[in-house]
Amino acid sequence: MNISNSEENYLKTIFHLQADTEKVNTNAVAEKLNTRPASVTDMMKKLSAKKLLDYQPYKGFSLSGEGRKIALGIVRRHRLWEYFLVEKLHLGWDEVHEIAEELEHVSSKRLIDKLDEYLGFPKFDPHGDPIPDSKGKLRRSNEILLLQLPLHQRAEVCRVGNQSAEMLELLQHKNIRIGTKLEVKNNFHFDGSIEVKVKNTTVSISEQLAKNIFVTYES
Amino acid sequence: MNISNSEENYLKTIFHLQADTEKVNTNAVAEKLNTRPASVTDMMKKLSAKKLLDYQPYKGFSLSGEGRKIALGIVRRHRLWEYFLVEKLHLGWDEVHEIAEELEHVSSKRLIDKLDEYLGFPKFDPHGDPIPDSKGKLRRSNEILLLQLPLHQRAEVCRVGNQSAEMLELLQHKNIRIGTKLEVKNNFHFDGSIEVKVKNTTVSISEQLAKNIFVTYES
DNA sequence: ATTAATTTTTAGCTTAGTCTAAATTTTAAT
DNA sequence: ATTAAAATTTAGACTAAGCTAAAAATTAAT
Ligand SMILES: [Mn+2]
Ligand SMILES: [Mn+2]
Ligand SMILES: [Mn+2]
Ligand SMILES: [Mn+2]
Repeated sequence: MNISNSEENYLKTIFHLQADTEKVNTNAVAEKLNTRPASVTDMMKKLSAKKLLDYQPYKGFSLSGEGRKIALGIVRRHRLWEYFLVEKLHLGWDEVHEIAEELEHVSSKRLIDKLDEYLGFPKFDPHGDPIPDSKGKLRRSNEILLLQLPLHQRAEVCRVGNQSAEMLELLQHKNIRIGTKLEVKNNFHFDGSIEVKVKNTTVSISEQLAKNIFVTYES
Repeated sequence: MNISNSEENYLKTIFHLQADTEKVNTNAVAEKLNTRPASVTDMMKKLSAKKLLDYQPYKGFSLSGEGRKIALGIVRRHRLWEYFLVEKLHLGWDEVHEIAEELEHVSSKRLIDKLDEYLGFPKFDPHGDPIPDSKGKLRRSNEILLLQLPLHQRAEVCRVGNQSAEMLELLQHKNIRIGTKLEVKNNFHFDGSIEVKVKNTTVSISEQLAKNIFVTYES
């Protein structure tokens, strides 16, 4: 079956939206893809006819098994390319998403598996998102928001929920990146901000920022 | 100005055909791109309207300065990716063209310049074709066909005119690759075949093969 | 339970890129 | 110089992907 770039973008978007809600609705997809709801409905019919989607008019839709498999392939390509762009070409974390958005549609399986091998089978992309393996398997880690990390619990930054240049800049300034170990020392009710210990220094983090940092910890 | 993948493919094809003849004709383009002459005419009108092409109905067409500049950009991307695929990912010379045919349309200038740097600013792609530099400058070497190399003139293989798996296999079998030094020892009128010395062995090369190998030599 | 607001779908248009068949122009051959 | 063949363009149609505006269905509010 042949799948166009546009169809791939829809599948991937639905896949991502399904992380939040099992059933996805028209407006949400239109919003993400910067298209109109009417265009989404058209495409849903097409994907549904191809059996990549379970769709009942007015009731929302979700990926079929096959649709999910294809979406995982696209996500794999996207994240592998992002890893390549950051680790090998030294592009900034904030500029790789856009480029990967195009590269992800180059679909040679052999290319991607060779790339994976060349990169040393990375498990996470530069933003901490897991990279599906060659068989489409995706590890889900038991992460929580830094905002919800208990006081004095040592943890490690594993993912960011936002990849704007602004956030990258702020994190770099505070010396925080994926893998950084930290511990919450204080949290303030007034503005929701927290103080965390990183290495030997203490930095202040706004609620807004702490909502975009995910961490993991043992036990 | 925005240029679609399809338009890029046409521009690149015309660029390549112009290596042979200044003015390119409709059927030649249709043949190369596996489309119909009528489709070519349509596209020529569009490219002409965009001033990327000099076009007079029934008279053929050639790239404008701007068109040539864009075509060189595409060729640059194509050949850099081919180099990457062979040198870094270790794909075979015969399988990279198809993949590069897609990658060449990812047009981020920053991506390509970073890739170029990462690869060490290579001057030639895996088939010996020159890679335009960041400014679109293209070196042309003074190469000749192996078939026309004078007897006993030491020379170096610099390019192949065909990149099929079959030819790759044959060349590998005869231990010949880009950069191989050789010298013609005999040529036979009966079938046009020649004998060349490579390292310390003598190998026989058919006329058909010798027409697809280009060499350079000093003075 | 009606009515109002929101969401989704349908209907009808548009553009890019392709095609086939027919008309036209150019080139080649008598 | 005519005629025949080949190349090119035009005309008209199709598909994919999008849009706007209107209709229909669902959900929320009185
Ligand atoms: Mn994309
Ligand atoms: Mn990412
Ligand atoms: Mn191409
Ligand atoms: Mn090449």
